[in-house]
Amino acid sequence: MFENLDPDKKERILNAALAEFAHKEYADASTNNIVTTAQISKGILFRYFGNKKNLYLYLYKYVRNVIDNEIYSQVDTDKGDLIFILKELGIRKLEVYKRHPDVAGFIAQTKREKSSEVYEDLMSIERERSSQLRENYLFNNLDMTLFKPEFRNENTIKLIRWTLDGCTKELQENYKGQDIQDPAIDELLKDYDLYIDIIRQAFYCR
Amino acid sequence: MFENLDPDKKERILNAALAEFAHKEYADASTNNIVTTAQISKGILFRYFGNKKNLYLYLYKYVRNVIDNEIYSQVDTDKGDLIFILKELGIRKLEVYKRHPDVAGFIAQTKREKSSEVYEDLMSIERERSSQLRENYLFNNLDMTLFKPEFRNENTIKLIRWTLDGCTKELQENYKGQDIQDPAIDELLKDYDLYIDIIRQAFYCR
DNA sequence: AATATATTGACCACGCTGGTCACTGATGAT
DNA sequence: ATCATCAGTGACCAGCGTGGTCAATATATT
Repeated sequence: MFENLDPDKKERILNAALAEFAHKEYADASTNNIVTTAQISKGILFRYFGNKKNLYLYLYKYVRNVIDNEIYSQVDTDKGDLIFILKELGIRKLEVYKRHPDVAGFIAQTKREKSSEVYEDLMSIERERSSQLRENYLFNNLDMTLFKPEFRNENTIKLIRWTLDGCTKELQENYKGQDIQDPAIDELLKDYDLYIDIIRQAFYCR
Repeated sequence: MFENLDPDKKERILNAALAEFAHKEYADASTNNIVTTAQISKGILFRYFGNKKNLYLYLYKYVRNVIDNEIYSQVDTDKGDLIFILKELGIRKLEVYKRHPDVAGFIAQTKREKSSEVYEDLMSIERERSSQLRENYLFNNLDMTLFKPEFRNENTIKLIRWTLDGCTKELQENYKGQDIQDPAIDELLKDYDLYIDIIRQAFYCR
């Protein structure tokens, strides 16, 4: 049904729903807003998903899949190189955010969600999600000898992760809204490399 | 009227309103929710503030004042020591968030606000706010000789700011919700110092 | 006791909600 | 040309939560 829809339309619906659920809790999000921004009729949305709850949960599973398949499982952890891993992660994230700008906001919102209507289901989807292991595994087999001796500790790792999160977030803000020309994104990735190099200089052996 | 209220009650109302406006846009925020969490009657809220819009704008001015007076103007910039400045900023922020946990969320929400009902007024309050100059000024007269030679550039400054923002945010999350015992906050500030030291080691001359 | 002031919460008209369904338009088979 | 099938529309529904009011009550002051 919904799955084999014209891809343009499909993406319009997904993104409209993501935008609505990204900044509002489940109960406050409006299906009317979704259909208007997606430029479809109310009826067809409910034919596709049955009801609001199904749409919401479909969206959550969809987004989790995208994140797991296109971000986490694509990162090469063999060398245990923290900065390399974070760089790869950042690039993949930027690519996903380009297609779905509100993915991060939506996930953040689901973490705050307490509505009894969907809370349980969110939890059980989360329980079944196997690759969340990988999300943590990424940072469990790091080669600490890459760091200067004084930085071979957990706190430094946390700190570097915050730094690159901040960087990714900033870069995402920069091209949110504007039409992403491929040259523009290359520009962004150059900036990204620049910050990565500073961190490498600061914390890695020379 | 509202100003010379029993301080407990005053704070209950302010925090209830902050909590409601922090995660919902103006139009979606409910005065009913505010009065219930503040444990006051609907009537008295509207006697104090007249209407929703006045409450919202009062809150914005109040929060801006708190931020300007208790955070930005308290920081000693004389030495031009970036890391010292950021550390001071972080501590002040944590102290304000202790009294008003939703200040940061509320300010973030106002930046997204597009409701025509309040947008103009927010803008004009912002225009009159003189100390917003200081907010930037903090980082305009830095002593770059404190940094190792290879880090004397704008990008490093941005990067360090992101890092400590991330750190502050993390620490705030840690004691959000839980009752803040003074020993617990000392514990937190120790952690804070720990991260600050790492950054100093990494970027400052030895 | 009398007056003034602070506070309550039931009440209102109204707008928006999730969801439905009789209808339309398009496609393709005969 | 006729019909059957089915994707898609949007006016419509009962119900709920909205910002705001105000007569009634509790409290403080004289």
